[in-house]
Amino acid sequence: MTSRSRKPVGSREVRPDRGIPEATIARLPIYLRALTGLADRGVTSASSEELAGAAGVNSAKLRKDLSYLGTYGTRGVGYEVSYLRYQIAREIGLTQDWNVVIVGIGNLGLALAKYSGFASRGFCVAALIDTDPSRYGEKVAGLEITPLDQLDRVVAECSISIGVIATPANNAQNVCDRLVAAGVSSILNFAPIVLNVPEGVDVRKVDLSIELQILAYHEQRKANSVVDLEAGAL
Amino acid sequence: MTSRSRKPVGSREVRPDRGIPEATIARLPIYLRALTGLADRGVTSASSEELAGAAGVNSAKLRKDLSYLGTYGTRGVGYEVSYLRYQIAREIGLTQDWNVVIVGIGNLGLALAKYSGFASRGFCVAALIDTDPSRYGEKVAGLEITPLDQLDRVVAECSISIGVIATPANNAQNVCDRLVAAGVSSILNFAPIVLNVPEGVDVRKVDLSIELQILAYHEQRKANSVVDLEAGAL
DNA sequence: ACGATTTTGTTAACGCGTTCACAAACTCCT
DNA sequence: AGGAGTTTGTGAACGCGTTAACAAAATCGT
Repeated sequence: MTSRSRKPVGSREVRPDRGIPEATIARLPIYLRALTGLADRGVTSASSEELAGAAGVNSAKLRKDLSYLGTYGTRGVGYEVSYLRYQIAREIGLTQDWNVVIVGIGNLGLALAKYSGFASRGFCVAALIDTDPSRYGEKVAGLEITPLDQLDRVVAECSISIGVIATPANNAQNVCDRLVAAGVSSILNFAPIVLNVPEGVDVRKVDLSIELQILAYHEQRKANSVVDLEAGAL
Repeated sequence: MTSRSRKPVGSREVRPDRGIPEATIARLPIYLRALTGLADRGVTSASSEELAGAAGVNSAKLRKDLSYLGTYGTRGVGYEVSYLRYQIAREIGLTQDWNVVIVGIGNLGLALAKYSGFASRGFCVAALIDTDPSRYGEKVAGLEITPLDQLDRVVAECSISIGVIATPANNAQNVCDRLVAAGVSSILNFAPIVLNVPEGVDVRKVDLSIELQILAYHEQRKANSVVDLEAGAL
């Protein structure tokens, strides 16, 4: 809680920056997407109820989330779509573009490299790294596949702060260490392994098998409860 | 807690099934992975501390999580790796295999279809669906790409209960409705959109852009705090 | 046999996130 | 101008999940 004041655009004091709950942060991108969708359909204003509907949350939660950022709505009216969208984008840090390096150009890395959804949201895939010498120089989505040795150089040259690990599990920790050593401080990990990183480095993981397993658990429970019902009906 | 003594294999009463917290469910697959890793390294027994380390959580949480399943440890000793692994697998529902259909064979769908990590965890990609007629019949990972029209038939024939949506956002809700109509009751959604589903259908979402945006937020904050420190040093 | 040591299972405290409910603030209509 | 109607922002209650702490239960050594 630095008591410093900040003046981003039109003199807002006490900077509501600090202390936004993690759960709220995780929802801001969803609100952003919902707002973009509304803007694309020509909607210029929306109530918390409408926005919440589009984002798949309840309106109280949405209002509370937004209240952490500041008071961007108007009572009795709602939120101006484009204004709120800008404020959320600014809060997340999307007023600048972020350069990303993808390490591991297998099936998944390839798909990520080709995915167009990143660019439209302010993320630019700036480099592709692999360890297989037979693939050095190969061009994917306009970028050359580069050896892992050159990670330091590439990260520095392209000002990369976000790394994506799409290698098999057995390489992931090594690649992670290299990324951290090169100065990357945010990592998105697709390898099914728990990464050890030093203080100050953020890791988010995406594990497809885990998601399927969670679904399987619920699926099994649904199946069991049907069995129970039938048994009970006897 | 229940003063019952232990009967590891036959005759389980009062079924400890109900009421496992969602947060715990989401960690069971991680424990499972950690146990598999230990087993592969020849470890036969592990304490909650060791297991927790391998899973990246603290030991109190691990013990509490496991206590929801039953009492599978031995005080003063720890957990038997293979026994606990089986119990967790059973709880999640991995004693059977699950058939999965992937809808949308673009970059991502292709990568998922080829990904070998599913099979090893009890998930079998049984069908590939796309809407592009020019791709019907194309073989990917030993499976033919099938038209969306045939979803009902395929789901029924292959006993598919889990669907993966890897289409662009604009098709996703339509595909989702079709999946539900065909009898699929668990969906893993990669499309950047909030899906509407009826009661009883579970949806989990994976949104790569959202993950990157969350990282960007923290990255921005780290950068800002550096700036603040420097400013404060003046 | 029994005390020392280890480690689980569980209870209680704590903290975070969600939801409710309502006053404050805005618009619109007469 | 002022009352009726909306909708936000938020304080307070609630519930869930995490963590700490410890008694119960096992092993080991003597």
